[in-house]
Amino acid sequence: MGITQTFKNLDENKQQRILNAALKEFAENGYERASTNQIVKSAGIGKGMLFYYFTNKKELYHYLIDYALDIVMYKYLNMIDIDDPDMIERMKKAGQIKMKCFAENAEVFYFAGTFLLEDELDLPLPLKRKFEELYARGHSIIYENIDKTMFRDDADVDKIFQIIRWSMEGYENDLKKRLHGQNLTTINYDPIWEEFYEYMDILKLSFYRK
Amino acid sequence: MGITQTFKNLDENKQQRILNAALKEFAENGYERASTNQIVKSAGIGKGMLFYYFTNKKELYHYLIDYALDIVMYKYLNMIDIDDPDMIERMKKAGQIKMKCFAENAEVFYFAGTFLLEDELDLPLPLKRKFEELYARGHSIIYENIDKTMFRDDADVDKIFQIIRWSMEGYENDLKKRLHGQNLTTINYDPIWEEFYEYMDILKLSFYRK
DNA sequence: AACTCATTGACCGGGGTGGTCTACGATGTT
DNA sequence: AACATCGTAGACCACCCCGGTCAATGAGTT
Repeated sequence: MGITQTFKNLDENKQQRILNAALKEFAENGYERASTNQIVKSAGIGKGMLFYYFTNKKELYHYLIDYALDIVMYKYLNMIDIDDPDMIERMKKAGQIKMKCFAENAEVFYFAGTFLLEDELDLPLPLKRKFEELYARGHSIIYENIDKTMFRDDADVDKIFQIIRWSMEGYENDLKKRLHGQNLTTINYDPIWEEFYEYMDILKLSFYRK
Repeated sequence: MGITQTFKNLDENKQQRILNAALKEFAENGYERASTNQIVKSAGIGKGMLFYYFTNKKELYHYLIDYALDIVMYKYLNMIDIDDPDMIERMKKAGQIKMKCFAENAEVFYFAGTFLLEDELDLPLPLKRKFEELYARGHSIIYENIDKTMFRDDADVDKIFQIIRWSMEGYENDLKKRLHGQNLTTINYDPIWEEFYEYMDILKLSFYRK
């Protein structure tokens, strides 16, 4: 399987240190350019150990993808309530969950956000499937069971969807830029949510029926 | 100055081939990782010539930045009409200019879009100044001389600005993804502009006063 | 023929690569 | 006390690519 029992027997803390070091290195450099030397250095372990725990660089990478997909799926996407037909409300709640999950798993999210842009992504079948499941779930969240009659009827609903999505995306990117470098666990999120809600209210005011 | 007369005496075509090869390599890899070997290979010149034209890698990089800043400034930003107080109309025209300029100078724009994200950007003073002028101009385009009374008065105007900007940004990114790999000079842009206008109309309908 | 100069690519020392292997100390077993 | 096992470290390997140099070449000019 490419990963040894030895690694899984390590105490939680050390496992985490190694995984985070690797996630960060791959996220910042992509697969080819990521350096195993850098990983062991920032994980604080000897070079030999990395190849004792994982058979080689590629297996480590695949393990990280599997690990990241699990977290994104079970700690983020599956937590989003897909039953609320009010699109903006759904997005609002999704934003909260995403933020919380991101703060708790920053390295994982950072990594996940980059590996799907990799040029050549020939994954083993099980990973490819997991990947597609995740995509399907993402699609459901955006499109499934949305009450389209809530939107104003003098404009194309699909285009309004896009604008709302772009606005959320834009806010998220802006926020990331603003918070860059800060410790995500010690931030006071109240003013952020307040501001976020104001944006959501404007979207409702402008795009929902009167 | 880091660049020899020899280079400037080259016929236009060859200069362009070299500059484009270099722009592409730096854009794709950043300064540190860009390979001069790759540049000469894809420019179709001998290794020695690159260091005959430009004294070294760093000088070449600075020359490219200077070159790119000029094009962005004089072929893009300065072409935008800053007098129209109608924000969305201004954005609409700016979008057209940007697209046209991008199609004609794809490598330059691609390069310009990445070098401002470089980690360590300690540029020589003249370049730094040019950079700031460009920023100032960009700021003017977005904020200067906009008639704020055209917007609905039941929502914060600055937030509406943001949403409009995010929408434009989103559309642009989407478009780039859709057109990726295609030859930008042979595309029929009519349906694209039509779609773009529809989005702009929705923004007007939703955010302007009745 | 002598000189100038644009051009090439083999070559240089240096540094980083993924991966291996030996040596070692701790722990447990006989 | 002798031996075996196992988690650990890091020196080491062959390889590859780097930015930059330089001797050789050939075309043009005087």
